Amino acid sequence: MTERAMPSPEAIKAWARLMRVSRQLVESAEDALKQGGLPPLAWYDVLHELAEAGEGGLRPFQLIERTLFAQYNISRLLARLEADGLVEKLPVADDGRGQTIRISAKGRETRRRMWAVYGRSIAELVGARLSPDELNALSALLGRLRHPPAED
Amino acid sequence: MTERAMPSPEAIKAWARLMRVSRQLVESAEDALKQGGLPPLAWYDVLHELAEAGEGGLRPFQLIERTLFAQYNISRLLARLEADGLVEKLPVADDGRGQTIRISAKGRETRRRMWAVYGRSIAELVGARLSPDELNALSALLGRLRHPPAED
DNA sequence: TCTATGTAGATGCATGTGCATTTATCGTCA
DNA sequence: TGACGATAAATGCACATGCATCTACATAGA
Repeated sequence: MTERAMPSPEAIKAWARLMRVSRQLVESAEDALKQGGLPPLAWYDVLHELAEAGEGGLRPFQLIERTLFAQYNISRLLARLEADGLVEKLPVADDGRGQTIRISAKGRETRRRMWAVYGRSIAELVGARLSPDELNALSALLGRLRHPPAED
Repeated sequence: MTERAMPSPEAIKAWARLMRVSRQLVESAEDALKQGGLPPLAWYDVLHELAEAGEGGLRPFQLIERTLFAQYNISRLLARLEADGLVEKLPVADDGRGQTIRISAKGRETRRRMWAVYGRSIAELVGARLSPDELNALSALLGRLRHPPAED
């Protein structure tokens, strides 16, 4: 019985590219935001989720589920967002432990301005380099690496 | 003249998947290393480059070129690696400012033990989920996103 | 009802990161 | 040679992150 735990050369190469490219792309996008005097990507992720959630807002633990942030990370990120007036923390009626986070008008505005820059980065870094078919192929392959794997 | 700066839905989806999957995979690999009582991935990257460089070692600025770490990051990472006895800092003859970093026997051993865990993560997370052809397709697509784009 | 266990979220402390600046040396050109 | 800008690497300081723990409330079970 031979040991088959080690990855194939193809797997190693795909992994290495994935690591390198993703770091490069994040860095580019972060740079663009910084350049525009805007908050970091992490803020966008949270504001985006909250904007999608609408007036009902989201509980912090729901943000943890939707994003990949750790609990303490969300806790502090929300504190900063609140300090900047981008979100509001509301007590929740039927659970005295919890709170509901709702995006504010200023938060929506900040998100909009971030998207102007972030979206352009995505368009340049990804949209301009691969055709729509290739982008779909990439999404499909990445979806299979997700945990749990994506359906489509 | 319409504004065409914003990304297509295909680009957005590919970007989102790339961000999410890469963070998930990094986290899984980091967890596995931590689980095994081993240093974080960043240490592996540096030890790997140094091991490939052989006895000649590498200058810190060469590590910066090969990896995606910032200068101050490399400086401190090397300080930690040296403190742990995994690398040696040697003065370089023809440049009094610089130093050459060489991996030690202990460093090679640590790298080997890290690879046993890291390699298994790659095999499980990537190698087991896509066929060799799919892995090659993924590598090719990611290569086109690299800056500068990969040849192969 | 009282107690134990579980879950939501915050926080103290150690460590890591980002930014700007510093120190030391190099190379060039007057 | 001496002055000056460029490059190699380190570091002070502010801020962010990870880990463990803590507080507060909720739920279930005796």
